[in-house]
Amino acid sequence: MNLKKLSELLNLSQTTVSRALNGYPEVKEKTRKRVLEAAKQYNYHPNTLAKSLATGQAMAIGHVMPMSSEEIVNPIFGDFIAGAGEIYSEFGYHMALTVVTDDNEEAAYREMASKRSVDGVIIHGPRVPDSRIELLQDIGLPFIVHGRAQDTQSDYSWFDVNNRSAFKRATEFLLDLGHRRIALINGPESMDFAARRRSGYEAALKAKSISIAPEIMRSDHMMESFGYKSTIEMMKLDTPPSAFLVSSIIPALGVKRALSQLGLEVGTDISIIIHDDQLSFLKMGNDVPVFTATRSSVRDAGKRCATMLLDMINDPQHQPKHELWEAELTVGASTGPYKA
Amino acid sequence: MNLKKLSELLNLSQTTVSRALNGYPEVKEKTRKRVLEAAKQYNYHPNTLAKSLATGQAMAIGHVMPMSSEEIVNPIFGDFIAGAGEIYSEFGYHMALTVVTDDNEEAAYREMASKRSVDGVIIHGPRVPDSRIELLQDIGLPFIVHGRAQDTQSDYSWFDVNNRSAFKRATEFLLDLGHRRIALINGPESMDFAARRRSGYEAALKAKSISIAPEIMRSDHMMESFGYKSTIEMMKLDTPPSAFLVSSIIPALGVKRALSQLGLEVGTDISIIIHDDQLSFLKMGNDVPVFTATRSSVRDAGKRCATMLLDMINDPQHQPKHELWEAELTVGASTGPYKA
DNA sequence: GCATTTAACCAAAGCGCTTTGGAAAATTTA
DNA sequence: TAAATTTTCCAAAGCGCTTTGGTTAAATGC
Repeated sequence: MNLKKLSELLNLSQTTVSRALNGYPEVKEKTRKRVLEAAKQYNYHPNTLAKSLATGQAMAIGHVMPMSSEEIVNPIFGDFIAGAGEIYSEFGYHMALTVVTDDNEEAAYREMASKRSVDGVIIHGPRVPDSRIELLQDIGLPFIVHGRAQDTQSDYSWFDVNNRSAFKRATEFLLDLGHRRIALINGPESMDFAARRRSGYEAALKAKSISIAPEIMRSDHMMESFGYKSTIEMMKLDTPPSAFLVSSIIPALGVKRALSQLGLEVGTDISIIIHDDQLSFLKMGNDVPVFTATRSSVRDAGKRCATMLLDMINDPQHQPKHELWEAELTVGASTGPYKA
Repeated sequence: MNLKKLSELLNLSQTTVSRALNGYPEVKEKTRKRVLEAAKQYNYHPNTLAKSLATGQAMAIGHVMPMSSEEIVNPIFGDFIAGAGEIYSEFGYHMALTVVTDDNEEAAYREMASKRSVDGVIIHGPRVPDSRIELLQDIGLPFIVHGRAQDTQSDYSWFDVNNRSAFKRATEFLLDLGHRRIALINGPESMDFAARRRSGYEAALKAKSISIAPEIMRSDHMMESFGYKSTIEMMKLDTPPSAFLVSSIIPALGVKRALSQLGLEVGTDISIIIHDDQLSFLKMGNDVPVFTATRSSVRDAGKRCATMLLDMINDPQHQPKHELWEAELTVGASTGPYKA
C-alpha cells in the first residue's frame, strides 16, 4: 500500500491524503477522518525513505560503536543506547548504529554526513583531545558529546557527569575513614573521563598533603581481569593499599575477587569504593548496596543526550548546550574505617 | 555535492556517472577513472535515501531491542550487536535499532515492514512459542531467529547454540565429579533457550535416576542479584546443593558472592559450572579460567546470524536455513569433586 | 447582488538516485 | 567504402513521498 493507491481508493489527490495524514489545516475534518480510517484499515505507513528524501530529514540519529583493537565491547554502551532509544522511539526517530574499528571512525562520520543518512550523531567516549569534534563541526553535522574533550578551542554541545568532583568526593570519603594509601583503578587515560577522575583523586590527596603514589595507580580497559590483576600485584607491595577507588563495577568485581582470594574481607579489612554507572544487570544488594559508590545512571545519560540532540536538530539556530550532572554518593558495605 | 553537480562538473550525464561509480560495464575505462577521481576529490557519496528509494533496497537490518518491564538491558545484546555490526559494515549495510517496550514489539515489526526501512530483521530472545515468527512470515519480511522457538508449525531460519546438549553435558560433568544435588539457576523459562537448558539438565539427572528437585531450581532474569538471592535461600535448605549450574556469568557472580559470604570456597567446598557467552568485558582468569563453563561466543553468533541473513536477502529463492553450534566445555577453577 | 475572501482540493514539480530505451560515435565486417 | 555491429554515452521516467502554486466552490462583506 502506498500513497498513490490509497488516494485512488479514496478518490482524493495524493496531496490531500498526505495533508490529512500529516495534520495540515487545509483539509475538511470529515475528509481527514475518512483518510485516517482508510490508512488504518489498509495498514498504511508512509515509506520512510521516500518521506525522508522529500523532507530532507532522515529521522535517524547515528551512533558509532568503536571496536577497540582489544575487541572489547563496553557494557556501558548497551544501557546508554537503551536510554537514548527510548527517546528516539518517542519522537519517531530511529538509531543507525555503525560498528567500526578504531581507525575507520573518522571515515564513518564523513560517510554519514555525505550520505545524509542521519540528522545528527552522538559521540561516545571522547578522548583528550578528540579530533572527531572538529571533524563534525567542519562537515556541519549536529552532534552532542557524551562526555567532554579537553584542548578544544571551539564550543560544542556536551553532556557529562562531573567525574572530577565524583572522584574527589570518593577519595575524601576514604580519607575521612582514615585511609591514607588509596589505590586508583582507572579507565584508559587517553579517555577524557579517566583523566578527569584521576585529577579529582589527586586533588583530594594533595589537599591532605598525601603524596601521589604511581605504584598504586593503574589505568586500562575496564575489564574484570584488569581489576583482579592490578589488585594481586598491588597487594604484594611493601605497603599495600588499604582502600581501592575503582572506575567501574566491572573491574571492581575483579578487585573483590582478588581480595577474597587473599583472605581479606571487603568492608572491614579493606575498602572499595567505585563509580557505578548503574548497569541494569549488575544491580547488587538490596537495602544496603554491596559497593559504596558514586552513582550516575548511564541509562538516564542516554535519555538526556538524545533529548538534547533532538532539541538541537529541531532548532536551527541552536547554541551549543552543556549539561553537567553530579554523581551521588551512596554508602554501601564495601567501605569501613582504616584498620592498621 | 550530489550526482547532478558532479556530472555537470565532469560534463557527463548523470547516467554515465552513476554507472561509472557502480561498476557497470558500459562505460569507458578512462571515463570511469575520471569519475572515480572526481568523486574522491569532492568527497562524493550517494545519498543513501535516494539510492535506497530508487533501488528498493534499504541496505539496513532491523534489530528490535525489547525493554522488559523490569527495564533490564541484556548485556548479551551489546556483544551480539558488535558481531553483527562488523558484518553489516563489511557489506555496506547498517543497523537500525529500535527500542520498544514489550507490548509494542509487534507494532515495531509491522512498522518496519510497512515503512520499508529495512531489508530484514533479526529476532532476539525467542520465546516458546513466539508470535513474532508467524507475524514476519505473514508480512513477508526476511528474518532470522537468534535461537529457536518451539510449537511453530512452519519452517523458518534460525541460528542457535545447542543449549540442551550443553546443559546436559555440564550436568554430566558435575555428576561425574560425584555431585548429586545440583542446583539450576536458569534464565526466564518463557524464553526458549532457558526451557531447552532445563530440559538438558533434567535429562542428565534422569539418566542417573536422580529425581528433579524443584526447590533447587530457579528461573528469572539473569541478574547478579538473582544469583545471589537464590543461593542464599538454597543454602538454607536441609540438604543444600553441592553444585550450581548457572545460565550466565552474571548471576554466577552473585552465586559466588553468596557462597564467599557463607565462607565456602568455590571449587573445593562447592562447585559452580556456568554457561559462558564470552562477554568481552568479563573474561576472567588467565591460564585457568575462573569458571568451568560451556562456552559459546555470542559475538560470533552475531556475526554468523548477520551473514546468514544477508545471504537470505540476496538470494530471492532462499530456503529456510538452520545452524546449530555446539558449546565447548572448558574446565576452570570453580568445580571440584563432591565433598561430603 | 456582485465582488472579495476563505475553505477545500488538485496537478505537477522536486528530493537524488537508478535504470530503461535510445542515439551517436567508433569499430568491425564484407 | 558502405553496412552491420559494438561501444559509449544520454534523456527521461520512475521510486513514494512533500510542497508549491494554482483552481474551484462556498462563505462573507458591503
